[in-house]
Amino acid sequence: MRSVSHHSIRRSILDRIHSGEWALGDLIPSEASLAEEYGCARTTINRALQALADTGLLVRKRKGGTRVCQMPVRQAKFEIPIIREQVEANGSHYRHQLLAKKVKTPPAAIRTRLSISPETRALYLETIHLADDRPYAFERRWVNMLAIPKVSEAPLESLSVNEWLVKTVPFSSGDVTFSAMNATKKVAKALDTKAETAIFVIDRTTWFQDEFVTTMKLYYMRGYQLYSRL
Amino acid sequence: MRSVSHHSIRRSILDRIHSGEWALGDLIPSEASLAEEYGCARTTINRALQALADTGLLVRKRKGGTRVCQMPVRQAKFEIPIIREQVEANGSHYRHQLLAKKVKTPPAAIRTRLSISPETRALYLETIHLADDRPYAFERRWVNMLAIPKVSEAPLESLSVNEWLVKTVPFSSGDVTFSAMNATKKVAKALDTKAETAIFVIDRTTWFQDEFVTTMKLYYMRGYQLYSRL
DNA sequence: TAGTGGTCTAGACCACTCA
DNA sequence: GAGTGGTCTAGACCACTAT
Repeated sequence: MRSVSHHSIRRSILDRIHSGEWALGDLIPSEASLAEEYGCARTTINRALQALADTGLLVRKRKGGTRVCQMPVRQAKFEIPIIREQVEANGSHYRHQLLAKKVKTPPAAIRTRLSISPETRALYLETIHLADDRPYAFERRWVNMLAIPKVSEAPLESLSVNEWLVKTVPFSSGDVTFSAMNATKKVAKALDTKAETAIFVIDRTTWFQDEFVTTMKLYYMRGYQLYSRL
Repeated sequence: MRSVSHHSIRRSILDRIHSGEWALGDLIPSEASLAEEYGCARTTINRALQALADTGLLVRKRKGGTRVCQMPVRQAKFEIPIIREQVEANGSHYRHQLLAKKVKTPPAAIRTRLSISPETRALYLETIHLADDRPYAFERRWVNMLAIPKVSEAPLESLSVNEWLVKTVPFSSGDVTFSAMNATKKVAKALDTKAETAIFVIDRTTWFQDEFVTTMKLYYMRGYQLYSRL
């Protein structure tokens, strides 16, 4: 390891902010000055500062220089779990069961969300994910058959829809929403719990090349937690 | 803009994965080959590939080369909200009220979590955050007075504890947990809702230079959602 | 207009790890 | 041992923007 790596510089800059040498909102020296101070190339300083800017700690502007962020917004990176791996990571046996599979016209709310026309039909799926044969998560999903025509022939009994989709349309964009809800009777029954139990819900919509692929809601068993380090 | 920037290469590589040229788990060409193919320096290729590896799309190993990730784990970056900003972003008026402020010995669960000794006392705070004078979130917090001695003199009536802490110990590490729970009577009362209502909970513990600073639970009003793009 | 960050290059050496 | 990614350098030009 060289004595001046972009890692060590990153740490050093962090320390200098921690120590109060540069306070919130302060302008810190230019890349050129820092390069001279640390005795390294500007490129190396640039890399360290960019990394810190990525985490939201620094704000950088051409000509304006680099400032310590006034109100550092804390960011957390979560891994959207793949249920099978999550279950197996806990040493449990994973299994899932397809509860429903129908082609029908989605309700208006779903249609709006997916920007599909009123007469378009979509595939509706309900799946229960089991850990050691006990309910782990209940999944309700709509799949756009126009975008993914092959889905109706997929072996959904052996492979979960999610895994099939990951393998088939692996790279896509989308959004996620986390929320809490009281279990409806249907969800409670699927998860083998009482109605009104607080359920952690992940709502996820996926797009591929500007075309809607799928939207789903995952209702997790009671007590589920999503964890991340800051 | 140069014709070959690391951005354009990043996009190009993405496209080639999308198109199926490189499938899940495939080895992609080495940096040197790609540099030749794109007619740019290896550094530029490196930058593009590192960015893709950061998002979890590629897996890179020295000598092993670069592969398309077998099971791309979706990552979502969330901004841990600052309540005041969140409320004001919705065009509402923010206000908060300190409901309790006591120095006492934390329960065992909290002590364990914070690795403090059984006889150590800590500051306990309860705050209600209001949007247009209606409950938005209820906060219960423990603050380590040894780490942050000045907290007992802080003007907590005018500034929320959170804001005071951000200004005072701005940069720290920590962890976050999201979960759902049925409102206890106390929480329900604070949020002016019925007991058993499903509540979205953010549990957050903060450290500064290996010393525990604070741990808190935020109970959000009914219907709260946390959103992120993938 | 001048100063700052953004980026590319060409070359180099190193660290890791697969065979 | 050899091939791959990880990183640093020195220099260059450019894009943006505060003044």
